[in-house]
Amino acid sequence: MAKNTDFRPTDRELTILGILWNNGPCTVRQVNEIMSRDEDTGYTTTLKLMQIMVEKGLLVRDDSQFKHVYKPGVTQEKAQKQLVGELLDKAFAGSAEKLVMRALSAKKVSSKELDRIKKLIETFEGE
Amino acid sequence: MAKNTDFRPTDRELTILGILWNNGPCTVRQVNEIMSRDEDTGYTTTLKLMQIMVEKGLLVRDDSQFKHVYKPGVTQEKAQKQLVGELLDKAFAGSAEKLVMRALSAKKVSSKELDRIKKLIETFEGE
DNA sequence: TCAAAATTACGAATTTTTTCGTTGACTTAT
DNA sequence: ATAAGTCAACGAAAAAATTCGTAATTTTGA
Repeated sequence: MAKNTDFRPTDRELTILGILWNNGPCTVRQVNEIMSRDEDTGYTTTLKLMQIMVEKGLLVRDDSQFKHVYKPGVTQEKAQKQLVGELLDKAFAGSAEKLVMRALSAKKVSSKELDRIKKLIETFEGE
Repeated sequence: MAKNTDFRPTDRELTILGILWNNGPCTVRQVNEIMSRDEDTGYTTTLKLMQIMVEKGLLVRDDSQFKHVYKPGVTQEKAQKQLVGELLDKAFAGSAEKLVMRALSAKKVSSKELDRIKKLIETFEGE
């Protein structure tokens, strides 16, 4: 019964999920176009990927129209939680501190955001 | 020539790398035993995985002794950087803030660590 | 209505990942 | 020295992920 908590998308699958989280429900063509910016991918390849993801429950399809519309089948929150947890274990030996450090150096973060993060930390400290 | 910067370990491969980062150089048996705590894996399966990882440059092997000893072929730092960057893009729409938030909720972090993270943030703010 | 265009369905092929059985080489203890 | 145990090499197979050609379906526009 580890089924419910298990979420192990492949690289490609996570890319597609990310596109849907960022852009809202999309057709295959839309996803394919966005994905092809980085890496050239044939239309039918993307289609097939998304069809399989539906089978796996990673996507939900609305096929009431000719152009089927796909949306995520897992919440971004759940996915984030799982993925961060795994990364934490495997690449950071469980140290959230190290992960935060890398996250902050990986990308320029505005001082407004930094402030919000500090506030967040303070709420954690208050426990 | 994206080869040099490319680091895309499979799930299994990252698990093995993590074991080596945490425990230092290991024999196949040692890795296999640690890995089998979570998921039963045959000895030769682990061996084969590690041999292939050597071919890919993910591991380095010292075969001067009968029991070959393996160590990581990529630094943990490089791997962390790459993996966090990718996760940031794909699952967090590039928002380091969100990622930090999830990291902090994913795991109990000591107040000592929280303090260090705050200090870290302050150094970022001073730029 | 009919042809062209866009889309989905299907299935096969390819590639990559994962698993493991078998063999032969080396080590250890007797 | 030899038997028992440990290990690496190898290859094959199974499983999973990825790619794409082709056919069928639906829509659109002339």
